[in-house]
Amino acid sequence: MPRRRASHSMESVITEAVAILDEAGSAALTFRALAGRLGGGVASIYWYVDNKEELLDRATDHVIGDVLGDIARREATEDPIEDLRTSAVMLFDAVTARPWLASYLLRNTDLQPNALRLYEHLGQQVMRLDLPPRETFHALSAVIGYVIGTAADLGQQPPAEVLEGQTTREEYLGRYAERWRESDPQDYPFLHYVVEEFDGHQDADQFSAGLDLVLAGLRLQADR
Amino acid sequence: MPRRRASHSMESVITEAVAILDEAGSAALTFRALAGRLGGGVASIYWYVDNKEELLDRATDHVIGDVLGDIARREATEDPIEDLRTSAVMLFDAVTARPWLASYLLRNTDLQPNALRLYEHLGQQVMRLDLPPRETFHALSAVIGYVIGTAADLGQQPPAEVLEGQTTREEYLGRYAERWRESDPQDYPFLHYVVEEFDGHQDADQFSAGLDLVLAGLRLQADR
DNA sequence: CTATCGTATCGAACGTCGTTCGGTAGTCGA
DNA sequence: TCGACTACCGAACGACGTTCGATACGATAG
Repeated sequence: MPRRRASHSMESVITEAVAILDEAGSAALTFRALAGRLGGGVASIYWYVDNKEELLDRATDHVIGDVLGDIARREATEDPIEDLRTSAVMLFDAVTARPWLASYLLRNTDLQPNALRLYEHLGQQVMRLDLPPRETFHALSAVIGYVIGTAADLGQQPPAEVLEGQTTREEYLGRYAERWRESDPQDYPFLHYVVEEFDGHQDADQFSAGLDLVLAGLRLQADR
Repeated sequence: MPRRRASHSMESVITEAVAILDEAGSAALTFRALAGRLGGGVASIYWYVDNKEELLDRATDHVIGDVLGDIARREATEDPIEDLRTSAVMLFDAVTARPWLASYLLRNTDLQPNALRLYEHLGQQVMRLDLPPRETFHALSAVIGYVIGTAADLGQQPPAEVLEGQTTREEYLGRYAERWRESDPQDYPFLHYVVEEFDGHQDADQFSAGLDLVLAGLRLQADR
């Protein structure tokens, strides 16, 4: 009795693609790996997606849909900036949990409707500040630029050793800090001034402090 | 008479790699293309770099060296934040002029000493605000996160049509704006509120306005 | 001038990737 | 029972990063 042909669906294709990205990072997502996971042939995937770019766009938008759901579910407070802050932190957390997200999220394409909805949602919170269109547009651009940019930066994959559990993040950071300490204090006064902060810092704290800076600037503008 | 063997150097390898990246984008930088340009064989390049990652790191650091030179050459004013602003704008301009820079700059590695020097240079300007180490560290992280993140976002390669000169950036932006206008104003009030600002906007203005927000927040903190 | 040796170069091959093509199994209405 | 349409897939293609062993070159020593 011959083996039955496999049967896929857009849903399963995207779900499994996301699973691979989450488990093994963006380099591991190949059509062959995905086909293997789906128990089918490589070419079958091309019935659902035109190319890898579209696969990544759909995978990205799929998880952004979830993030948007979480964000939108939260009730609004009376302070728009506080709401914006909450949303920004949630977005940041989602991106650092999935380092592969950042790079593809930067590509605003037609194939990412949920990204557009998220943009709209954040924009509505900025609108409540009653700034003119120009300032409103710029304010949201600044916040999103900061969030995505910082997440992309901080969310980079640490070297393989950390991933494989041979080294902790703290040791990795500590070795970097050590190199800072060994540099010439004459040439690198700043590195020495902040090295103790750098060593053992938490990415989330760093992000949060910077976000406060952006939002403080925004509040200043809104109150003017 | 047999053709002579080609003769390379680290300098020429990196210079030509940067030339390819500038002329045709990061997808065009292959070992074969680079070898062809150098008039030699593919394997020769491996005598200078261990792998493609190192090639990209060296290329990135090479141009960051130039950027750092330009930035450091400017004289300091009496206002640290104004100096920081000037440096940030110069860095932003450099990255948007070379969209491929952003992605590789995010990867803080040992092989990018100039990136570390740039970090130090910007840090020294923040130090002049006399904030404690923790706040100083966070402030620089925020500024850099914003600059690189926004540059990476805005500096994305537009679709092929624009690159090939078949469409102008304005038309491309306009078509996007058109889609915003066609969306339901009930569901997308924000898009409609800012669409006129979006249509025909200049990336540099958008960046500059957002940077002002961040720096206003920083100034607020410094004056406290 | 010749022999030697480390340096630098290169042709050819390997395995993997995204993508394409032609064909075929499965399903369903007529 | 029969086509026709949908969904699937094996096999191949060209391009990529990378490796290996061979070899040309330039400097040095005899």
